[in-house]
Amino acid sequence: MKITEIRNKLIEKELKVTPQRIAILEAIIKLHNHPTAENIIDYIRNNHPNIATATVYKVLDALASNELIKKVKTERDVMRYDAVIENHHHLYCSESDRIEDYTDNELNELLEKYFETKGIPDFKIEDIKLQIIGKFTKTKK
Amino acid sequence: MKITEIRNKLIEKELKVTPQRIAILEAIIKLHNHPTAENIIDYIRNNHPNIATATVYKVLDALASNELIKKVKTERDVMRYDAVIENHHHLYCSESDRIEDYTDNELNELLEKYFETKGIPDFKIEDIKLQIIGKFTKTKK
DNA sequence: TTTTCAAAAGAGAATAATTCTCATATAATA
DNA sequence: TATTATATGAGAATTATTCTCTTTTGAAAA
Ligand SMILES: [Mn+2]
Ligand SMILES: [Mn+2]
Ligand SMILES: [Zn+2]
Ligand SMILES: [Zn+2]
Repeated sequence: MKITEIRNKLIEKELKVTPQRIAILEAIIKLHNHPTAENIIDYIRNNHPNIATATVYKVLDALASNELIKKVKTERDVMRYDAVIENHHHLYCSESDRIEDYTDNELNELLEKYFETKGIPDFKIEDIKLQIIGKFTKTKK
Repeated sequence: MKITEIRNKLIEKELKVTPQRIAILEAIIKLHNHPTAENIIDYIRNNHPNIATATVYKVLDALASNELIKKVKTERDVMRYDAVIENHHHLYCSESDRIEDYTDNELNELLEKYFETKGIPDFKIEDIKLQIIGKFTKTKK
């Protein structure tokens, strides 16, 4: 992902292009696997030592509400962030903080079909996310 | 749910039976719909005005790690608690904090069958939870 | 029933993640 | 290049939760 691409993403969303926003979006993409705000700050401060914590949070919020990133909730008291914005699910390690993406269109269709037929009384579904909890049998590549 | 039943649940798990534990477990059951620690404290303090905040959190932890309640994660920075311990999913309102249970064994079987055949590379599934996000079309009864 | 004591509760301080406030800087536009 | 709305930086504030330490208590043992 080149910086020009990141820049364009921001422009498309009518967000002002700032070095901070570029750095943060770049960091989330590069770090992949759902960094915390702290991970992002640590990573960014190498090249960008003066960025303020509050700025990072504000940028993360702006990016998330403009659908350039997603927030990923965890069992613990830390938000994590995701550069993958297409519909996907998550694999959560039951013994560490590791979170990996799980994209599966066959599954999405299966669920869609299931709920189309079955429906949920008094509820209009907008989105379905799976939290798949378990153990990874290989360490991260 | 009578107090004797609650008492027995605690005894089964070899937890000391204390008025605080009884009150908290009773509160979660009565309040249903996933109260926060604060909701629980407010409710309990009517009959039990001196209970300490830290006690509530410690009891909630003890109950959760003994599988008498479940923790329910949310988008926001507050944990919520669930007296329903059987396997179930959650309906999350996209415009409020309302969370309702969704129990569906047909769905569980469908998913189990799906992943049994398909599998996820390098991952051993232990549990699957759905976060079903949308809008309730009726206000709470 | 009283004694004993590990475990639990209470009080309040501490922590951690996040949000807020407000002065200053800057990107986009004219 | 000047203008201005918006973003950033700095640090304080907030919020949910956890910790530390002292006192109390439930329940097993005597
Ligand atoms: Mn649940
Ligand atoms: Mn917090
Ligand atoms: Zn993801
Ligand atoms: Zn539930």
